[in-house]
Amino acid sequence: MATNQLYKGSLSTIILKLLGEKGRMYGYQITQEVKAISSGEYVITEGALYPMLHKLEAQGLLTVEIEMTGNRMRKYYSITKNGKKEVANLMTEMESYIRNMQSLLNPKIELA
Amino acid sequence: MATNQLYKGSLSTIILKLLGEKGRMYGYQITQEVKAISSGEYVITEGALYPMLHKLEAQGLLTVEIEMTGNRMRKYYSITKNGKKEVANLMTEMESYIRNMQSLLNPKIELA
DNA sequence: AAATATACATAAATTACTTATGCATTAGAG
DNA sequence: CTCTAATGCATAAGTAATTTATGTATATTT
Repeated sequence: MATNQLYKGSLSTIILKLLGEKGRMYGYQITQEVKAISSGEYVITEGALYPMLHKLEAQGLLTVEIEMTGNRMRKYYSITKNGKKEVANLMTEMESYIRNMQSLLNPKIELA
Repeated sequence: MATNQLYKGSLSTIILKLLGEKGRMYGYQITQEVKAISSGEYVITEGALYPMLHKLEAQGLLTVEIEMTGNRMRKYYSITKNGKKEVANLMTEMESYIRNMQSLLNPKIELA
C-alpha cells in the first residue's frame, strides 16, 4: 500500500481477468494471488477490494456463492457472460495503455 | 476526456520524461505532443495539465521561463537536477507496473 | 496465552483527475 | 472580412477510485 499511483484504475481489470482465467475465487484469495504474482508489489487493500466486488456484482459482471469452511464464511465469485464481454474491453484498453506508455516513455520492458 | 482510468497517476511521469528527453517545452505543446504520440488516445485536459506543471515546479522538479511570441505568452518548462532523479524513480515504478500487469494479465501457458 | 493470519464489511478522508468556465491572441475558412 | 477554431494560459467545483481507519469473528501459529 501507499506504493505508486499507477495501479489506480486497474483493479476491476485484474479481478475480472483473474476470475475469467482461474474460475471462482473468494476475496481474500484474490488479494493473496495478486500479491504473490506481483512479488508483493501490488497489495490490494480490503477497503478497495470489497466495494469493487460488490460493484461488479451489482453490474452483473460477477455472481457470488456463499460457502462455509467450518465456521468461517467465504464468498466465492465467478465471472458472468457479461463479465467476459467486459473483460475483453478492459483488456483492449490495458493493451492500448501499455502500448501508448511504451511509445511515450520507451521503458525497458521485454514484450511477450 | 472520459476515456479510461488507466492513465491516472501517469501524468507526472509523462511530463517529466518528455521534458527530460526533448528539452524545454510549454504546456500546450506537451498536450499536442502526447496526443500525437498516443494516436489521439490520451488527451491531457488543461484542468489536469496546468495544476500539475505548477505542482512539479513547486516541488523543484521543473523550472519555468516566460516568453512572448508576439503578444502571446508561453511558459517554457525545463527539468531540474532533482527532476531527473525523480523521473528515474518514476520510470522504475512504471516498468515495474507494466511488468506486473503483464504477469497478472498474460498468464503463463503450461508447456507440455 | 497471545499474536498473527484468515475472512468478511463499511465509513471517512484523500487526491488525481474531469468538467466547466474564463480571458486573450492568432490563424484559417467561408 | 467576419466568424470560427486553434493557440495559450488559468482556476474552481464536482467526481470517483482509492487509502486509511475501524469493526467483527474464527483459525492458526508461536
